[in-house]
Amino acid sequence: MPRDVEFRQSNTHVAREIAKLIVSGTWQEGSTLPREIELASQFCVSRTSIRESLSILKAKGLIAARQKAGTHVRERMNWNMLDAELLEWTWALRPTEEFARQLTQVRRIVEPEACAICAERGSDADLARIERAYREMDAAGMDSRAYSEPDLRFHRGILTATGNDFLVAFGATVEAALRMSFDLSTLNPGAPRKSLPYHRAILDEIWARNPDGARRAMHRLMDLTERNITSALSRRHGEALATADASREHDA
Amino acid sequence: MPRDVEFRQSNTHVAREIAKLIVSGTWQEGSTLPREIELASQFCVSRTSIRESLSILKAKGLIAARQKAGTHVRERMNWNMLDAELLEWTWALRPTEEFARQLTQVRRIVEPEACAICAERGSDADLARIERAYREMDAAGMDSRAYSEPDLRFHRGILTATGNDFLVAFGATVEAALRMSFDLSTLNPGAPRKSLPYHRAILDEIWARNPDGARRAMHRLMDLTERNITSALSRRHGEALATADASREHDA
DNA sequence: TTTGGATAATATGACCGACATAAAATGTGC
DNA sequence: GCACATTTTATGTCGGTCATATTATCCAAA
Repeated sequence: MPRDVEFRQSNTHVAREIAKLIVSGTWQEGSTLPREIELASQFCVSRTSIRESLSILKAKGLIAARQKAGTHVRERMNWNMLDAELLEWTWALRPTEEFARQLTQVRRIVEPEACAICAERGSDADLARIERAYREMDAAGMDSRAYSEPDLRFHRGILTATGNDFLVAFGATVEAALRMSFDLSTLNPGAPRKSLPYHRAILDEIWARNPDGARRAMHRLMDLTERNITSALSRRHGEALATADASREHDA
Repeated sequence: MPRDVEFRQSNTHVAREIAKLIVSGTWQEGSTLPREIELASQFCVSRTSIRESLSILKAKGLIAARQKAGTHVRERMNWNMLDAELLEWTWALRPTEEFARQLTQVRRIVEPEACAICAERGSDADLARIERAYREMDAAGMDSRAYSEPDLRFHRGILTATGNDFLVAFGATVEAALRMSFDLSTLNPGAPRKSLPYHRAILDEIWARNPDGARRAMHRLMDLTERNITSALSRRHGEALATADASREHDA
């Protein structure tokens, strides 16, 4: 049940709050949401704002509305899990091992192939951009915050270099994965930095225009990432993160 | 410039119309949209409806708004091209060869791997569901409309069987690809049906719980799909489709 | 009792006008 | 020419009204 704290915020936040109730399972698949007028009073905003919030969630496939019948939660199958915000909301609310496993699995499928395409067809300008990101990662030292930002640009650079808009869109998923890694790095400081030589290897293979080598190099990085994540998750059983997140939520 | 025909329709249609102006490049990346009040008069709807439409496009990453500064088109890099509706809009408005090429490329990356995972970890119930879809494809005969619907369920079934929510979400992309194939099948009737034995081969490998074989079988289907699409596109240079779409648009 | 059709109730969909807010544009004093 | 106050303006939020579709109800005829 949503706490009716003061929500004098933009409807984006309202959408986020409602999304969290759905993602967390408080409002299950197939169930009907409270009426718009009730949501408005619960979240202390006008019905107009609620409607804009709901239209955001509709756009992401979370809910559907029919006149008179009401608004209901769609089945997970229709949720656009590859959406940037939905990814963020899901991990922020439920940093589960299952989520981490699936995210790593899909990265392992996409990124090595993207890397091979990048090596084959990426322009020199694309590669120079990736190289630049690598150098900033190197310069970041042990500060995992400063490290993760160029890290994302490194991976996005590869996706962009493929020239495939769908692979570019996959950058949102990679971003979620790196945010996840960053959150977990508090449990294992310095772990991110260990990925640097793996990135160097990828870069070398790309510069060498060697698709197979690039694919393998990216695959090795994915292996490392998976090991880091599973070890971090097993260290603290995930519950610690959930409470940390809850307290972070509290001060909003 | 948007024709101010009567748009007394749901704001979903307004969102679609605006999205098409963006996707088509009429409103380019970085450019500022007309003010909400002007959009309202152009599309003959209230500002409220325009705002709901814009919030849909915001949710899909197409636009962003800042108070006073206005609403602007975000760079393509931020568009969520893996979104079901955006995929539909893009192909409906610009059925380009480039779109087809990229879509096929990303399918080739994801689906064979998903197929391997399905063979390894899919439940018998999952496989039975895929088998059922196959039989309906078989029963559809030469009717490509009746064929394409279970075809989609076949591919979605494989993605679902992986148990990976992100791969399930990729079903939207597969759906767009199959709709594309269906549209192109008017240029080459009977072509879809040729894929049936390839689907049979995939099914056999999955039942045999043979991941490598399943991966290869799906890869062969992707090869066939790519050949079909490129031949259909080279037959009529794509312009024919654009006009067909324009006329289909006209009677709305 | 059941069934079929008219009727009422109701939740989403659309619209309007007004005000709040933030940031860009402008003006003013130095 | 520059820093600061003021105005302007486009989005953000609000409350209310009416429209529309669909469910739910009720009544009458078979």
